[in-house]
Amino acid sequence: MTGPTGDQGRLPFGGEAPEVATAGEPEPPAGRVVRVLPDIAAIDRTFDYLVPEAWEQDGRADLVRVGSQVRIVLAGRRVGAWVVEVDVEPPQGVSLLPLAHLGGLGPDGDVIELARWAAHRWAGRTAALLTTASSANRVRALPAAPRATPVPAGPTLWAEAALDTPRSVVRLAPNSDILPLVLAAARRGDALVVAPTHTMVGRLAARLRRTGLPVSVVPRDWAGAASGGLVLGARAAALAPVRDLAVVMVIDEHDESLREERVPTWNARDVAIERARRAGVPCMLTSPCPSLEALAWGSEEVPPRSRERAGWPVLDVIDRRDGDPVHGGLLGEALAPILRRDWEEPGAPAHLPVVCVLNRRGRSRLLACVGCGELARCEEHRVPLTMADDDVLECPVDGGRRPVVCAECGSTRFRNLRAGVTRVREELEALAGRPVVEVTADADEVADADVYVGTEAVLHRVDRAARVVFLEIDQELLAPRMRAAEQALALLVRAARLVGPRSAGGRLVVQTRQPGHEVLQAVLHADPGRLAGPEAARRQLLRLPPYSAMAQVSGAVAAEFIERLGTPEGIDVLGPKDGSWLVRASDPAALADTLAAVRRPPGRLRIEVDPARI
DNA sequence: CGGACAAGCTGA
DNA sequence: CAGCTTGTCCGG
Repeated sequence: MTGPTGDQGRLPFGGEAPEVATAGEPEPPAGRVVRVLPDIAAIDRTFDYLVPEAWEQDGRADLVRVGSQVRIVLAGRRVGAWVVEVDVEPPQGVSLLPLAHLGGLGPDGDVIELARWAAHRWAGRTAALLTTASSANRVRALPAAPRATPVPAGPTLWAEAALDTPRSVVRLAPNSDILPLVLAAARRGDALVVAPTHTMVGRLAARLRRTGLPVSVVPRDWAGAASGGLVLGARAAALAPVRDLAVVMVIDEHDESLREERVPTWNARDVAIERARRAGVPCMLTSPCPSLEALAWGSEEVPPRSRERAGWPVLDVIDRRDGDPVHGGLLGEALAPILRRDWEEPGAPAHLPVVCVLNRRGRSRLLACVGCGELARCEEHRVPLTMADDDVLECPVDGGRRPVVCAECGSTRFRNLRAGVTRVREELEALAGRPVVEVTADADEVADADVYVGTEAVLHRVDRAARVVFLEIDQELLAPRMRAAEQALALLVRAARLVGPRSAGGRLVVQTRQPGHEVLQAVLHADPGRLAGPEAARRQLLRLPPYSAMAQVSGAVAAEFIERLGTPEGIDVLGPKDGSWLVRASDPAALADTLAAVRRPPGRLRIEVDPARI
């Protein structure tokens, strides 16, 4: 289908005479030309198409805007695409095809630019991010803008003033209410609020709606978000439309759910930060335990000591080095009164369960000294040592070996600390004298019980608890991962919300052989700074993120990619380890530029920027 | 991604 | 040398 030519005053060819067509070819049709990005893996470039003449007649052409979703014929196939530029001057010498089908409206130019930035930052395709930024349903017209609604006045929060500073990190104890701060943000105009989980988004949305505020939850209400008011959602909200962005807020910025697991492994916190920067509006991150990334980015606002303390539960530490280290299984006698609910006062208000967490993540085994109960660990790398075949202790980080001797007491006998969840459930039942229900991540329904046991997934399956008991927190504290300590603290924060603040009797229980560990001290004193300080110093010393930026390169052609990468100035390549390499640069931008400069070899290649487990 | 086409391999 | 496989290139 070719439209008539020369029937419009202006030609979209920059004044070029239409006689550019080669001899024998029809002259190029004059019509609007748009630039589109196809939604096809492995094609990360744009193509130009004509807006069909018929669309100009029936009004469809009005919907061909930046961001609109269309279908195009590309290499003989009909594929989806986004309009990324309108009224472009096409290259000469190519004959343009018309757009094949009109979908609906999509992300605006600013969000498309943001998606491009994110694709570069995390070394992935723009289309992957545009999918996230687009509406799931076809949007042909936006609803009317919501009426201006006065935001209900709330109590003035100590942190509210931080909303007027460009980059704030607000530390809020686990059981603090976020609502007043969100309302304060809404008072400043159209606010974008990103939260880590759909559960939290749903609860917050319901409470906000009760105040009469116009709230759009994305991606469900994409069109509503575009028409104005507060926009709220999980990870994808960072790329959602907002009519007149006034402020950006990320709740629980430390939460790893904000990070996409598939490549590109973009983080909604970092996208939200960039979005606010581009729009020139304030950005606030909140968290009970701010990440080092957040602390390196903005200025931390710390609540008054007494207020922060009030929002954390009490932490009971059961020191497993005490008692009988030889025969002591996973469950110490000290657990008995908790499991039997002996603490429960007669006529206690709510009959909430006791939740036991047994962390089975990672396969690392812990070795405990039979003499003093101390764990065998590498002082240098802060990881548990493993027993090599030839009866020596080995550090999993650098392979360094040492004799089987306890650093504390000189004993040469160690015991393996490991137990399956099933066996532990039986032991718990015996100790509790009542049924204990095992909870797994994929169980359909959780039966009612007084005591539950499961992996950390149990913390997502149970809403409230009288006690949360970490049977084996050392597994988490000493995991050979860069972020192990931060992740352990995040786990304790989650548990803290299940049991509530100390004023409501909230208590956490941990069994540990390292009662002095910074993570436990942080919870004990309700002061996450006790971990963040030393952890920042360690990371800086080792040039680990956020004091550098890393990408993990793996897959069949990883070696080829690394070879092509070479060793540019300021770039370190570490590895290979288990078939994957780490590329390190001074900061994310330098890393992204370096990775983008390498032509990718054909074949399977996975580039994980900001890898989760290193 | 998937089609087009070129270069390389095989068998009568 | 036809007929097939494998690899590389490119799409408006």
